[in-house]
Amino acid sequence: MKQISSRYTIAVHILSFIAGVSKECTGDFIAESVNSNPVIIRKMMAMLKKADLIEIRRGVGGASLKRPAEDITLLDVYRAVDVSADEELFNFHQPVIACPIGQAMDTRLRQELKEAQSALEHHLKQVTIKQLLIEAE
Amino acid sequence: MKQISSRYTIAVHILSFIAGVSKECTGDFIAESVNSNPVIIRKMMAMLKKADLIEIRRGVGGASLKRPAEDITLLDVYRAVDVSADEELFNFHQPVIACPIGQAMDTRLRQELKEAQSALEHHLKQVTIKQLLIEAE
DNA sequence: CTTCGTTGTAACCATTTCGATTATAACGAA
DNA sequence: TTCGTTATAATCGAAATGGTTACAACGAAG
Repeated sequence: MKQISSRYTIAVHILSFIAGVSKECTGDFIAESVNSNPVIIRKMMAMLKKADLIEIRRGVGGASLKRPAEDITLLDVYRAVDVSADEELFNFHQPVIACPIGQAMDTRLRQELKEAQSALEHHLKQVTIKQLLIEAE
Repeated sequence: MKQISSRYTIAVHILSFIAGVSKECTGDFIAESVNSNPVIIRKMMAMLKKADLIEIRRGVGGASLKRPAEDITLLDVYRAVDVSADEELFNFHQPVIACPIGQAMDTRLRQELKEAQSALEHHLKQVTIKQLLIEAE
């Protein structure tokens, strides 16, 4: 089954670089470190910018965080990168709900999966970019 | 971003039908209820059979559970359907880890994401097929 | 032992997503 | 104005998804 796109971990890497590396963080520099393509990195950075997590300067500057690293959680990144329309982790195939039993079951299943997703997100919320860096020092 | 395939919820539906519907559960019958294709349903049923969750008879029979509905959790179904090689929810893009800082950060990130996935799976483990049916009665 | 209903597969197909790449326009500061 | 960089469009191949047709194989009922 499909995994959550590597774009997510790339985004975390990008933020960590910006937060932890003193050198100027341009798309090309990060791309090299993350072993990806500059254009992809820039697209990701555009998403992070849109989510108001980073600030980007053209030309010489490089990027910088808009919030302190201890205020950015893995969930923030998850939401910033998650471009799915409804932010639902589980994709539901729409069943023909002829009988009320099937319908009730479907409702209950949706509820449980939503809670399972919440459990995942709750954990992501506990971890900040800063923590990832601290661990690295 | 990509969602978890609807195959998963389809599989849950299949099991619920087998567990809760007295009528003979053939691929065609389920396909109609789930609003999908008989072949797809049969493929899913083959997976569930491979995971030893159901028993299938050709011809007249229909399928039946190999375990009582209260002993089948949503996590069992998740594992049965999850065909990814390593069963990792998060897909990691392999970074070039030139500096030890990046490497430590990467290690820590993997650990956290693994725990987040565990949180999700732990919740799935709490819910059984039987519970979905009970709610529907 | 033949027939019928169903499963088990293989072979396609269209669509979408993913990650990557090239090319070019636009911007900001030196 | 120039240079370094961002922003973005267009394209690409590979893989996954969901669907469909076709047909072989099996099990039980007759």
